[in-house]
Amino acid sequence: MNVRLNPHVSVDCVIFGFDGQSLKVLLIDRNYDIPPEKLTKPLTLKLPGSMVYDDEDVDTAATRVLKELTGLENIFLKQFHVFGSPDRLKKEEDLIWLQAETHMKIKRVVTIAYYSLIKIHKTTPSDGRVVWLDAMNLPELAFDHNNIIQVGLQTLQKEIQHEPIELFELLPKKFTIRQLQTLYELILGKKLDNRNFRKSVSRSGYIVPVNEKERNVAHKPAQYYRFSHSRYLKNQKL
Amino acid sequence: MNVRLNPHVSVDCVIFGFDGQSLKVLLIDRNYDIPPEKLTKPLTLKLPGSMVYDDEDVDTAATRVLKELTGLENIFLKQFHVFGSPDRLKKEEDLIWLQAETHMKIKRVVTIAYYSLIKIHKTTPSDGRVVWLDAMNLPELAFDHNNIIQVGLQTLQKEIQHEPIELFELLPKKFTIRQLQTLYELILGKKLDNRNFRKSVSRSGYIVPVNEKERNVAHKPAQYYRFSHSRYLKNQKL
DNA sequence: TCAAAAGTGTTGCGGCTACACCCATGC
DNA sequence: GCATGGGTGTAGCCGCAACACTTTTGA
Repeated sequence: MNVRLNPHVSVDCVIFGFDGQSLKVLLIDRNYDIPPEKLTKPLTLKLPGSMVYDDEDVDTAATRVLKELTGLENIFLKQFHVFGSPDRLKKEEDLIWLQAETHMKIKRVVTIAYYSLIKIHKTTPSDGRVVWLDAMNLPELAFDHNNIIQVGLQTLQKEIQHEPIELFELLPKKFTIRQLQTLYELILGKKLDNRNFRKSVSRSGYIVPVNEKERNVAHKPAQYYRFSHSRYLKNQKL
Repeated sequence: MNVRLNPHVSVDCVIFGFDGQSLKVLLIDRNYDIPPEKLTKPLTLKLPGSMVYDDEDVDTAATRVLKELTGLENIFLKQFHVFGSPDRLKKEEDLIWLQAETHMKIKRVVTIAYYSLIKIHKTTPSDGRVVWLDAMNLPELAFDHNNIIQVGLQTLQKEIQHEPIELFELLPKKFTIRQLQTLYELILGKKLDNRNFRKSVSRSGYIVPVNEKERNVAHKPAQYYRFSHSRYLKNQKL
Protein backbone atom coordinates (compact mmCIF):
# COMPACT_ATOMS: atom_id res chain seq x y z
CA MET A 1 0.00 0.00 0.00
CA ASN A 2 1.19 3.43 -0.94
CA VAL A 3 0.91 5.42 2.27
CA ARG A 4 1.75 8.81 0.88
CA LEU A 5 -0.59 11.42 2.26
CA ASN A 6 -2.49 13.76 0.05
CA PRO A 7 -1.81 17.04 1.83
CA HIS A 8 -4.76 18.82 0.27
CA VAL A 9 -7.70 16.70 1.31
CA SER A 10 -8.68 15.53 4.75
CA VAL A 11 -11.63 13.93 6.47
CA ASP A 12 -13.03 14.94 9.85
CA CYS A 13 -15.52 12.92 11.86
CA VAL A 14 -18.15 14.37 14.15
CA ILE A 15 -18.85 11.41 16.41
CA PHE A 16 -21.95 11.75 18.53
CA GLY A 17 -22.58 9.79 21.70
CA PHE A 18 -25.29 9.77 24.34
CA ASP A 19 -24.75 9.06 28.03
CA GLY A 20 -28.40 9.08 29.03
CA GLN A 21 -28.30 12.73 30.02
CA SER A 22 -26.77 14.76 27.25
CA LEU A 23 -25.52 14.58 23.70
CA LYS A 24 -21.75 14.27 23.51
CA VAL A 25 -19.12 14.76 20.83
CA LEU A 26 -15.86 12.86 20.72
CA LEU A 27 -12.82 15.11 20.58
CA ILE A 28 -9.07 14.63 20.54
CA ASP A 29 -6.55 16.51 22.61
CA ARG A 30 -3.98 17.18 19.94
CA ASN A 31 -1.33 18.29 22.43
CA TYR A 32 -1.63 15.21 24.59
CA ASP A 33 2.00 14.21 24.03
CA ILE A 34 3.44 17.66 24.60
CA PRO A 35 5.05 18.26 28.01
CA PRO A 36 2.93 20.62 30.12
CA GLU A 37 5.56 23.37 30.32
CA LYS A 38 5.50 23.80 26.56
CA LEU A 39 1.76 24.09 26.32
CA THR A 40 0.22 27.44 25.55
CA LYS A 41 -3.23 26.16 26.35
CA PRO A 42 -4.18 23.41 28.81
CA LEU A 43 -6.39 21.69 26.24
CA THR A 44 -6.39 22.01 22.50
CA LEU A 45 -9.23 19.98 21.19
CA LYS A 46 -10.04 19.00 17.66
CA LEU A 47 -12.25 16.61 15.79
CA PRO A 48 -10.78 13.23 14.95
CA GLY A 49 -9.59 13.35 11.38
CA SER A 50 -6.84 12.54 8.95
CA MET A 51 -5.37 13.42 5.64
CA VAL A 52 -6.55 11.10 2.90
CA TYR A 53 -3.99 8.62 1.58
CA ASP A 54 -3.13 8.82 -2.07
CA ASP A 55 -4.79 5.57 -3.02
CA GLU A 56 -7.65 5.65 -0.58
CA ASP A 57 -11.29 6.48 -1.09
CA VAL A 58 -12.42 9.40 1.04
CA ASP A 59 -15.12 7.28 2.67
CA THR A 60 -12.47 4.69 3.49
CA ALA A 61 -10.36 7.36 5.14
CA ALA A 62 -13.24 8.31 7.40
CA THR A 63 -13.86 4.67 8.29
CA ARG A 64 -10.17 4.29 9.06
CA VAL A 65 -10.16 7.28 11.41
CA LEU A 66 -13.11 5.83 13.28
CA LYS A 67 -11.51 2.43 13.55
CA GLU A 68 -8.12 3.72 14.69
CA LEU A 69 -9.83 5.72 17.37
CA THR A 70 -12.52 3.43 18.68
CA GLY A 71 -11.62 0.00 17.32
CA LEU A 72 -15.06 -0.14 15.77
CA GLU A 73 -15.85 -1.24 12.23
CA ASN A 74 -19.06 -1.30 10.21
CA ILE A 75 -20.20 1.87 11.83
CA PHE A 76 -22.77 4.20 10.43
CA LEU A 77 -20.89 7.12 8.92
CA LYS A 78 -22.37 9.82 6.76
CA GLN A 79 -20.69 12.41 4.61
CA PHE A 80 -22.50 15.67 5.23
CA HIS A 81 -20.51 18.64 3.99
CA VAL A 82 -17.24 19.85 2.55
CA PHE A 83 -15.48 22.73 4.24
CA GLY A 84 -13.24 24.30 1.67
CA SER A 85 -12.69 27.92 2.49
CA PRO A 86 -9.04 28.88 1.98
CA ASP A 87 -8.98 30.69 5.33
CA ARG A 88 -10.18 27.85 7.49
CA LEU A 89 -6.52 27.49 8.46
CA LYS A 90 -6.05 30.96 9.78
CA LYS A 91 -5.00 30.45 13.38
CA GLU A 92 -1.21 30.44 13.82
CA GLU A 93 -1.23 27.54 16.26
CA ASP A 94 -3.23 25.42 13.84
CA LEU A 95 -0.64 25.88 11.10
CA ILE A 96 2.20 25.05 13.45
CA TRP A 97 0.50 21.90 14.62
CA LEU A 98 -0.30 20.79 11.06
CA GLN A 99 3.30 21.20 10.01
CA ALA A 100 4.59 19.24 13.01
CA GLU A 101 2.06 16.50 12.41
CA THR A 102 2.54 16.04 8.68
CA HIS A 103 6.12 17.28 8.20
CA MET A 104 4.85 19.34 5.30
CA LYS A 105 4.31 23.01 4.69
CA ILE A 106 0.57 23.21 4.29
CA LYS A 107 -1.39 26.33 3.61
CA ARG A 108 -4.72 24.94 2.62
CA VAL A 109 -6.74 21.84 3.30
CA VAL A 110 -10.18 20.99 2.01
CA THR A 111 -11.90 18.76 4.53
CA ILE A 112 -14.79 16.39 4.02
CA ALA A 113 -16.89 16.11 7.15
CA TYR A 114 -18.71 12.98 8.28
CA TYR A 115 -20.90 12.32 11.23
CA SER A 116 -21.36 9.12 13.10
CA LEU A 117 -23.35 7.85 16.04
CA ILE A 118 -21.85 5.39 18.48
CA LYS A 119 -22.52 4.03 21.93
CA ILE A 120 -20.16 5.77 24.31
CA HIS A 121 -19.24 2.72 26.33
CA LYS A 122 -18.02 0.94 23.21
CA THR A 123 -15.02 3.20 22.71
CA THR A 124 -11.70 2.05 24.04
CA PRO A 125 -11.27 4.21 27.12
CA SER A 126 -7.55 3.45 27.07
CA ASP A 127 -6.76 6.21 24.61
CA GLY A 128 -6.06 9.17 26.86
CA ARG A 129 -6.32 11.68 24.04
CA VAL A 130 -10.03 11.02 23.67
CA VAL A 131 -12.59 13.12 25.51
CA TRP A 132 -16.37 13.28 25.27
CA LEU A 133 -17.79 16.78 25.64
CA ASP A 134 -21.31 18.09 25.76
CA ALA A 135 -22.27 18.90 22.17
CA MET A 136 -24.38 21.87 23.17
CA ASN A 137 -21.72 23.58 25.24
CA LEU A 138 -18.31 23.34 23.63
CA PRO A 139 -15.16 25.38 24.22
CA GLU A 140 -13.29 26.91 21.30
CA LEU A 141 -11.84 24.13 19.19
CA ALA A 142 -9.02 24.02 16.66
CA PHE A 143 -9.54 25.11 13.04
CA ASP A 144 -13.19 25.61 12.09
CA HIS A 145 -14.27 22.58 14.06
CA ASN A 146 -16.91 24.39 16.11
CA ASN A 147 -18.59 25.28 12.87
CA ILE A 148 -18.29 21.76 11.47
CA ILE A 149 -19.97 20.34 14.55
CA GLN A 150 -22.78 22.83 14.34
CA VAL A 151 -23.48 21.99 10.70
CA GLY A 152 -23.27 18.29 11.58
CA LEU A 153 -25.82 18.73 14.32
CA GLN A 154 -28.20 20.56 12.00
CA THR A 155 -27.84 17.76 9.48
CA LEU A 156 -28.60 15.19 12.15
CA GLN A 157 -31.71 17.11 13.19
CA LYS A 158 -33.03 16.96 9.65
CA GLU A 159 -32.10 13.34 9.13
CA ILE A 160 -33.79 11.88 12.19
CA GLN A 161 -37.13 13.25 11.06
CA HIS A 162 -37.00 10.84 8.13
CA GLU A 163 -34.61 8.09 9.14
CA PRO A 164 -35.03 7.49 12.87
CA ILE A 165 -33.01 4.32 12.56
CA GLU A 166 -29.75 6.17 13.07
CA LEU A 167 -30.64 7.05 16.62
CA PHE A 168 -30.53 3.50 17.89
CA GLU A 169 -26.79 3.57 17.36
CA LEU A 170 -26.65 5.92 20.32
CA LEU A 171 -28.63 3.80 22.76
CA PRO A 172 -27.77 0.58 24.54
CA LYS A 173 -29.40 -2.56 23.18
CA LYS A 174 -32.04 -2.39 25.87
CA PHE A 175 -33.45 1.03 26.52
CA THR A 176 -36.54 2.67 27.95
CA ILE A 177 -38.99 4.82 26.03
CA ARG A 178 -37.97 7.68 28.26
CA GLN A 179 -34.32 7.37 27.19
CA LEU A 180 -35.33 7.40 23.55
CA GLN A 181 -37.53 10.41 24.09
CA THR A 182 -34.80 12.29 25.96
CA LEU A 183 -32.48 11.65 23.04
CA TYR A 184 -35.00 13.02 20.56
CA GLU A 185 -35.57 16.06 22.73
CA LEU A 186 -31.85 16.77 23.03
CA ILE A 187 -31.21 16.56 19.33
CA LEU A 188 -34.31 18.44 18.26
CA GLY A 189 -33.88 20.95 21.03
CA LYS A 190 -37.51 20.87 22.19
CA LYS A 191 -39.82 18.99 24.52
CA LEU A 192 -42.11 16.28 23.18
CA ASP A 193 -45.45 15.04 24.51
CA ASN A 194 -44.85 11.78 26.32
CA ARG A 195 -48.16 10.12 25.42
CA ASN A 196 -47.92 11.00 21.76
CA PHE A 197 -44.32 9.88 21.73
CA ARG A 198 -45.28 6.46 23.11
CA LYS A 199 -47.99 6.16 20.51
CA SER A 200 -45.54 6.84 17.71
CA VAL A 201 -43.19 4.27 19.21
CA SER A 202 -45.84 1.56 19.23
CA ARG A 203 -47.01 2.58 15.76
CA SER A 204 -43.46 2.25 14.46
CA GLY A 205 -43.65 -1.53 14.68
CA TYR A 206 -39.91 -1.99 15.08
CA ILE A 207 -39.43 -0.93 18.68
CA VAL A 208 -40.34 -4.03 20.64
CA PRO A 209 -40.46 -4.75 24.40
CA VAL A 210 -38.00 -7.21 25.90
CA ASN A 211 -38.80 -9.38 28.88
CA GLU A 212 -37.09 -7.14 31.42
CA LYS A 213 -37.77 -4.08 33.54
CA GLU A 214 -35.75 -1.53 35.40
CA ARG A 215 -34.77 -2.53 38.93
CA ASN A 216 -33.84 -0.60 42.07
CA VAL A 217 -35.42 2.64 40.99
CA ALA A 218 -37.49 4.71 43.39
CA HIS A 219 -40.50 4.79 41.12
CA LYS A 220 -42.51 2.51 38.87
CA PRO A 221 -39.88 0.56 36.93
CA ALA A 222 -39.79 1.15 33.20
CA GLN A 223 -40.16 -1.50 30.53
CA TYR A 224 -37.05 -2.14 28.42
CA TYR A 225 -37.32 -2.11 24.64
CA ARG A 226 -35.02 -2.99 21.78
CA PHE A 227 -34.77 -1.98 18.15
CA SER A 228 -35.79 -4.81 15.82
CA HIS A 229 -33.90 -4.47 12.59
CA SER A 230 -35.89 -7.19 10.84
CA ARG A 231 -39.20 -5.54 11.63
CA TYR A 232 -37.76 -2.23 10.47
CA LEU A 233 -36.94 -3.72 7.08
CA LYS A 234 -40.39 -5.27 6.76
CA ASN A 235 -42.10 -1.94 7.33
CA GLN A 236 -39.92 -0.28 4.70
CA LYS A 237 -41.28 -2.57 2.03
CA LEU A 238 -44.91 -1.63 2.58
CA MET B 1 -4.68 36.57 -7.53
CA ASN B 2 -2.73 33.38 -7.31
CA VAL B 3 -4.11 31.24 -10.09
CA ARG B 4 -2.24 28.06 -9.34
CA LEU B 5 -4.51 25.08 -9.64
CA ASN B 6 -4.83 22.57 -6.91
CA PRO B 7 -4.53 19.36 -8.92
CA HIS B 8 -6.16 17.21 -6.27
CA VAL B 9 -9.52 18.80 -5.79
CA SER B 10 -12.12 19.68 -8.39
CA VAL B 11 -15.73 20.74 -8.55
CA ASP B 12 -18.32 19.41 -10.99
CA CYS B 13 -21.72 20.95 -11.60
CA VAL B 14 -24.84 19.05 -12.53
CA ILE B 15 -26.92 21.77 -14.13
CA PHE B 16 -30.54 20.87 -14.67
CA GLY B 17 -32.83 22.59 -17.14
CA PHE B 18 -36.40 22.09 -18.29
CA ASP B 19 -37.68 22.74 -21.81
CA GLY B 20 -41.33 22.10 -21.06
CA GLN B 21 -41.12 18.48 -22.14
CA SER B 22 -38.22 16.82 -20.41
CA LEU B 23 -35.57 17.34 -17.79
CA LYS B 24 -32.19 18.24 -19.28
CA VAL B 25 -28.60 18.27 -18.10
CA LEU B 26 -25.99 20.64 -19.39
CA LEU B 27 -22.88 18.90 -20.69
CA ILE B 28 -19.64 19.96 -22.31
CA ASP B 29 -18.06 18.40 -25.36
CA ARG B 30 -14.49 18.24 -24.13
CA ASN B 31 -13.11 17.47 -27.58
CA TYR B 32 -14.80 20.40 -29.26
CA ASP B 33 -11.49 21.94 -30.31
CA ILE B 34 -9.93 18.76 -31.60
CA PRO B 35 -9.92 18.31 -35.40
CA PRO B 36 -12.36 15.58 -36.45
CA GLU B 37 -9.71 13.27 -37.89
CA LYS B 38 -8.03 12.98 -34.51
CA LEU B 39 -11.19 12.09 -32.63
CA THR B 40 -11.67 8.58 -31.36
CA LYS B 41 -15.30 9.28 -30.52
CA PRO B 42 -17.67 11.73 -32.20
CA LEU B 43 -18.73 13.19 -28.86
CA THR B 44 -17.02 13.01 -25.52
CA LEU B 45 -19.25 14.63 -23.00
CA LYS B 46 -18.53 15.60 -19.45
CA LEU B 47 -20.03 17.69 -16.72
CA PRO B 48 -18.88 21.28 -16.48
CA GLY B 49 -16.23 21.46 -13.82
CA SER B 50 -12.82 22.77 -12.86
CA MET B 51 -9.92 22.24 -10.58
CA VAL B 52 -10.09 24.46 -7.53
CA TYR B 53 -7.63 27.34 -7.41
CA ASP B 54 -5.22 27.41 -4.54
CA ASP B 55 -6.75 30.42 -2.84
CA GLU B 56 -10.37 29.79 -3.74
CA ASP B 57 -13.21 28.44 -1.68
CA VAL B 58 -14.69 25.30 -3.20
CA ASP B 59 -18.13 26.93 -3.36
CA THR B 60 -16.56 29.85 -5.18
CA ALA B 61 -15.02 27.48 -7.69
CA ALA B 62 -18.43 26.02 -8.46
CA THR B 63 -19.91 29.49 -8.84
CA ARG B 64 -17.05 30.40 -11.18
CA VAL B 65 -17.66 27.36 -13.39
CA LEU B 66 -21.31 28.27 -13.69
CA LYS B 67 -20.54 31.85 -14.54
CA GLU B 68 -17.86 31.07 -17.13
CA LEU B 69 -20.28 28.73 -18.83
CA THR B 70 -23.58 30.54 -18.71
CA GLY B 71 -22.71 34.09 -17.76
CA LEU B 72 -25.08 33.78 -14.83
CA GLU B 73 -24.35 34.87 -11.29
CA ASN B 74 -26.30 34.52 -8.05
CA ILE B 75 -27.54 31.16 -9.13
CA PHE B 76 -28.84 28.51 -6.79
CA LEU B 77 -26.05 25.98 -6.37
CA LYS B 78 -25.98 23.16 -3.87
CA GLN B 79 -23.12 20.94 -2.80
CA PHE B 80 -24.50 17.42 -2.65
CA HIS B 81 -21.74 14.83 -2.54
CA VAL B 82 -18.02 14.19 -2.75
CA PHE B 83 -16.80 11.57 -5.15
CA GLY B 84 -13.43 10.43 -3.91
CA SER B 85 -12.76 6.91 -5.03
CA PRO B 86 -9.16 6.56 -6.24
CA ASP B 87 -10.33 4.65 -9.31
CA ARG B 88 -12.79 7.17 -10.62
CA LEU B 89 -10.05 8.06 -13.12
CA LYS B 90 -9.69 4.66 -14.61
CA LYS B 91 -10.46 5.21 -18.30
CA GLU B 92 -7.32 5.74 -20.36
CA GLU B 93 -8.84 8.54 -22.44
CA ASP B 94 -9.86 10.41 -19.30
CA LEU B 95 -6.28 10.44 -18.03
CA ILE B 96 -4.94 11.61 -21.38
CA TRP B 97 -7.44 14.43 -21.55
CA LEU B 98 -6.73 15.53 -17.98
CA GLN B 99 -3.03 15.73 -18.64
CA ALA B 100 -3.54 17.73 -21.84
CA GLU B 101 -5.92 20.07 -20.07
CA THR B 102 -3.89 20.74 -16.94
CA HIS B 103 -0.33 20.10 -18.15
CA MET B 104 0.15 17.99 -15.05
CA LYS B 105 0.50 14.30 -14.38
CA ILE B 106 -2.58 13.56 -12.37
CA LYS B 107 -3.54 10.19 -11.02
CA ARG B 108 -6.21 11.07 -8.61
CA VAL B 109 -8.80 13.81 -8.19
CA VAL B 110 -11.39 14.17 -5.47
CA THR B 111 -14.37 16.01 -6.86
CA ILE B 112 -17.04 17.93 -5.04
CA ALA B 113 -20.33 17.77 -6.87
CA TYR B 114 -22.93 20.55 -6.99
CA TYR B 115 -26.28 20.76 -8.61
CA SER B 116 -28.01 23.77 -9.97
CA LEU B 117 -31.29 24.62 -11.67
CA ILE B 118 -31.45 27.19 -14.45
CA LYS B 119 -33.78 28.31 -17.19
CA ILE B 120 -32.48 26.85 -20.43
CA HIS B 121 -33.02 29.93 -22.54
CA LYS B 122 -30.84 31.99 -20.22
CA THR B 123 -27.62 30.25 -21.17
CA THR B 124 -25.46 31.86 -23.81
CA PRO B 125 -26.13 29.65 -26.81
CA SER B 126 -22.93 30.99 -28.41
CA ASP B 127 -20.72 28.47 -26.67
CA GLY B 128 -20.65 25.57 -29.08
CA ARG B 129 -19.21 23.16 -26.55
CA VAL B 130 -22.42 23.24 -24.54
CA VAL B 131 -25.18 20.72 -25.12
CA TRP B 132 -28.39 19.99 -23.23
CA LEU B 133 -29.26 16.29 -23.06
CA ASP B 134 -32.23 14.45 -21.63
CA ALA B 135 -31.33 13.64 -18.03
CA MET B 136 -33.17 10.35 -18.08
CA ASN B 137 -31.50 8.98 -21.17
CA LEU B 138 -27.82 9.83 -21.26
CA PRO B 139 -24.99 8.26 -23.25
CA GLU B 140 -21.82 7.15 -21.52
CA LEU B 141 -20.02 10.20 -20.19
CA ALA B 142 -16.42 10.85 -19.18
CA PHE B 143 -15.10 9.82 -15.77
CA ASP B 144 -17.81 8.78 -13.31
CA HIS B 145 -20.11 11.54 -14.47
CA ASN B 146 -23.08 9.27 -15.18
CA ASN B 147 -22.97 8.25 -11.56
CA ILE B 148 -22.62 11.82 -10.33
CA ILE B 149 -25.70 12.86 -12.29
CA GLN B 150 -27.68 9.96 -10.92
CA VAL B 151 -26.82 10.83 -7.34
CA GLY B 152 -27.59 14.48 -8.08
CA LEU B 153 -31.01 13.55 -9.40
CA GLN B 154 -31.77 11.46 -6.32
CA THR B 155 -30.76 14.39 -4.13
CA LEU B 156 -33.02 16.70 -6.08
CA GLN B 157 -35.91 14.28 -5.67
CA LYS B 158 -35.52 14.36 -1.93
CA GLU B 159 -35.05 18.10 -1.75
CA ILE B 160 -38.14 19.14 -3.66
CA GLN B 161 -40.35 17.31 -1.22
CA HIS B 162 -39.30 19.81 1.42
CA GLU B 163 -38.13 22.88 -0.47
CA PRO B 164 -40.24 23.23 -3.59
CA ILE B 165 -38.88 26.71 -4.12
CA GLU B 166 -35.89 25.39 -6.06
CA LEU B 167 -38.09 24.24 -8.89
CA PHE B 168 -39.16 27.70 -9.93
CA GLU B 169 -35.62 28.25 -11.15
CA LEU B 170 -36.42 25.86 -13.96
CA LEU B 171 -39.62 27.51 -15.15
CA PRO B 172 -40.21 30.76 -17.02
CA LYS B 173 -41.56 33.64 -14.96
CA LYS B 174 -45.06 32.90 -16.18
CA PHE B 175 -46.01 29.27 -16.25
CA THR B 176 -49.09 27.09 -16.21
CA ILE B 177 -50.01 24.65 -13.47
CA ARG B 178 -49.65 21.87 -16.02
CA GLN B 179 -46.01 22.85 -16.68
CA LEU B 180 -45.26 22.82 -12.98
CA GLN B 181 -46.94 19.46 -12.59
CA THR B 182 -45.06 17.99 -15.55
CA LEU B 183 -41.83 19.13 -13.96
CA TYR B 184 -42.69 17.47 -10.66
CA GLU B 185 -43.67 14.29 -12.45
CA LEU B 186 -40.44 14.19 -14.43
CA ILE B 187 -38.25 14.65 -11.41
CA LEU B 188 -40.19 12.34 -9.13
CA GLY B 189 -40.62 9.80 -11.92
CA LYS B 190 -44.32 9.25 -11.27
CA LYS B 191 -47.73 10.61 -12.25
CA LEU B 192 -49.57 12.96 -9.92
CA ASP B 193 -53.31 13.57 -9.58
CA ASN B 194 -54.11 16.82 -11.35
CA ARG B 195 -56.91 17.90 -9.00
CA ASN B 196 -54.91 17.26 -5.88
CA PHE B 197 -51.92 18.97 -7.43
CA ARG B 198 -53.94 22.11 -8.11
CA LYS B 199 -55.22 22.06 -4.56
CA SER B 200 -51.71 21.95 -3.16
CA VAL B 201 -50.76 24.80 -5.47
CA SER B 202 -53.54 27.02 -4.21
CA ARG B 203 -52.86 25.98 -0.63
CA SER B 204 -49.20 26.95 -1.03
CA GLY B 205 -50.11 30.64 -1.01
CA TYR B 206 -47.06 31.68 -3.03
CA ILE B 207 -48.08 30.57 -6.50
CA VAL B 208 -50.28 33.37 -7.73
CA PRO B 209 -52.19 33.90 -10.98
CA VAL B 210 -51.11 36.69 -13.32
CA ASN B 211 -53.53 38.54 -15.55
CA GLU B 212 -52.79 36.51 -18.65
CA LYS B 213 -53.82 33.29 -20.34
CA GLU B 214 -52.46 31.05 -23.02
CA ARG B 215 -53.35 32.04 -26.57
CA ASN B 216 -53.63 30.18 -29.85
CA VAL B 217 -53.99 26.76 -28.29
CA ALA B 218 -56.56 24.28 -29.53
CA HIS B 219 -58.18 23.81 -26.15
CA LYS B 220 -59.30 25.85 -23.18
CA PRO B 221 -56.44 28.28 -22.58
CA ALA B 222 -54.53 27.83 -19.34
CA GLN B 223 -54.10 30.49 -16.71
CA TYR B 224 -50.55 31.72 -16.19
CA TYR B 225 -49.08 31.82 -12.70
CA ARG B 226 -45.94 33.19 -11.15
CA PHE B 227 -43.90 32.40 -8.06
CA SER B 228 -44.25 35.11 -5.42
CA HIS B 229 -41.09 35.25 -3.39
CA SER B 230 -42.51 37.68 -0.86
CA ARG B 231 -45.50 35.45 -0.14
CA TYR B 232 -43.17 32.49 0.13
CA LEU B 233 -41.18 34.24 2.84
CA LYS B 234 -44.34 35.23 4.71
CA ASN B 235 -45.53 31.65 4.85
CA GLN B 236 -42.17 30.51 6.16
CA LYS B 237 -42.58 32.65 9.20
CA LEU B 238 -45.87 31.05 10.26
C1' DT C 1 -47.44 7.56 53.13
C1' DC C 2 -44.89 10.11 50.12
C1' DA C 3 -42.07 11.29 46.19
C1' DA C 4 -40.92 10.23 41.56
C1' DA C 5 -41.31 8.68 37.16
C1' DA C 6 -44.08 5.16 34.22
C1' DG C 7 -47.84 4.43 31.71
C1' DT C 8 -52.51 5.02 29.56
C1' DG C 9 -57.29 7.13 25.71
C1' DT C 10 -60.07 10.28 23.51
C1' DT C 11 -61.29 14.01 20.67
C1' DG C 12 -60.89 17.41 16.95
C1' DC C 13 -58.54 19.21 13.04
C1' DG C 14 -56.18 19.30 8.91
C1' DG C 15 -53.96 17.20 5.16
C1' DC C 16 -53.86 13.42 1.74
C1' DT C 17 -55.98 10.31 -1.59
C1' DA C 18 -59.24 8.65 -4.75
C1' DC C 19 -62.34 9.61 -8.11
C1' DA C 20 -65.63 11.82 -12.96
C1' DC C 21 -67.41 15.37 -15.39
C1' DC C 22 -68.04 20.03 -17.73
C1' DC C 23 -65.50 24.08 -20.07
C1' DA C 24 -63.22 26.96 -23.53
C1' DT C 25 -60.83 27.06 -27.60
C1' DG C 26 -58.86 26.12 -32.61
C1' DC C 27 -59.54 23.67 -36.47
C1' DG D 1 -69.00 19.60 -33.94
C1' DC D 2 -65.13 17.46 -32.40
C1' DA D 3 -60.74 16.87 -30.41
C1' DT D 4 -57.77 18.64 -26.88
C1' DG D 5 -56.20 19.72 -22.58
C1' DG D 6 -58.00 23.07 -18.60
C1' DG D 7 -60.34 23.27 -14.64
C1' DT D 8 -63.48 21.96 -10.65
C1' DG D 9 -65.68 19.27 -5.43
C1' DT D 10 -66.47 15.72 -2.11
C1' DA D 11 -65.99 12.04 1.11
C1' DG D 12 -63.23 8.86 3.89
C1' DC D 13 -58.99 7.86 6.22
C1' DC D 14 -54.98 8.77 8.84
C1' DG D 15 -51.74 11.07 11.38
C1' DC D 16 -50.89 14.75 14.72
C1' DA D 17 -51.61 17.68 18.71
C1' DA D 18 -53.72 18.74 23.00
C1' DC D 19 -54.75 17.29 27.36
C1' DA D 20 -54.96 14.72 33.20
C1' DC D 21 -54.97 10.97 35.97
C1' DT D 22 -53.66 6.26 37.89
C1' DT D 23 -49.87 2.88 38.85
C1' DT D 24 -45.78 1.00 40.82
C1' DT D 25 -41.91 1.17 43.29
C1' DG D 26 -38.06 2.57 47.00
C1' DA D 27 -37.25 5.19 50.79
